[in-house]
Amino acid sequence: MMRDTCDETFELADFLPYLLNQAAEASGQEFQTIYKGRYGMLRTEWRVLFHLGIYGKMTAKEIGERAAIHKTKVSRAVQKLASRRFITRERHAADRRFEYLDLTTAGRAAYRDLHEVARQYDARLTSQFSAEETALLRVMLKRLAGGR
Amino acid sequence: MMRDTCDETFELADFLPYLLNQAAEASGQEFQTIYKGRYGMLRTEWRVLFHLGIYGKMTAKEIGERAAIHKTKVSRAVQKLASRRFITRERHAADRRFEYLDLTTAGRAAYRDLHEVARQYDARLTSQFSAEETALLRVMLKRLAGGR
DNA sequence: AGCTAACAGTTGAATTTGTAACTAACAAGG
DNA sequence: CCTTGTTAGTTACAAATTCAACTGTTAGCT
Repeated sequence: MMRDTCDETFELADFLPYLLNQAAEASGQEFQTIYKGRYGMLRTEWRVLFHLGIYGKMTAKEIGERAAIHKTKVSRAVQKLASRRFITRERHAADRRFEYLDLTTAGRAAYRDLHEVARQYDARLTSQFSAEETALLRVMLKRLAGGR
Repeated sequence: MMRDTCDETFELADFLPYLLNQAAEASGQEFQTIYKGRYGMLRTEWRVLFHLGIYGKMTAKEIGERAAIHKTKVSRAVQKLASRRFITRERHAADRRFEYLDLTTAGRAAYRDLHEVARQYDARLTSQFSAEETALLRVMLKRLAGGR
């Protein structure tokens, strides 16, 4: 008699959301220690930094939409980054609801540093796969990430 | 002149840890609303439930090791599951430091329900890819998840 | 102009998580 | 026995996250 506690047909480790989470946690760990150790940043903070570094000046709302981060999280990350002089905040003259964010010189330096670390780290992660495999992985992950 | 704010060679959306995180968040969202809505469970709680449901009776430490969850998180999940009569806790007679956890009838029912939901959800997620693609994705994710 | 609704962003209280110190139980050497 | 060290699990406190309500600003309608 089969007990369902011995069910082998659906392993937890095959459940895609679980597997994705494990892979995300594991792969993010090492990078986290770097941005945390060097700049005392939280995850949302380096994300905001990268958004500004890669795409240039934009509002908090835009960052939140692109990265699917809740606005309160963005707001607090922006406050911390601004208080540490990594970013500037500038009210839009025509519509004062908008606040445009941009990197300071220090912010740009931090971004460049972390960007290089990220690039190398990414290269090391993907080096264990073939170029085709990596490309397919990225496509599939983007698809799973959906509208984000 | 190229500003690095216009750097197209390393998109944020190509950084594997970021991409993995986005995919994990997006894919976990829908399942979360189910276990949260039906049973008021948190992520760690359904994971503990699934570990016991799939692999059978085991200790909190074992669960933590298998799923790479910190022991305090497991401890609190176990307390909540036990208080809601989803699991039983039984001290090991020979070594009273160990506490063996197992599902109650209600726990097993919840597990079976969520298990079925998970299976269907997983099937829907993977249905957008070919069988070969899905298999490769799982292999790669397991590799990225590392020892976990 | 004046009213209402929508929007960008912030704040405060309640939940949840992380860190470190803790209890209780056992093991091994003296 | 009686230290000393280790292990399983808990708890206390600080940090981070979530949710809801909030401010200040603009747009649209009348």
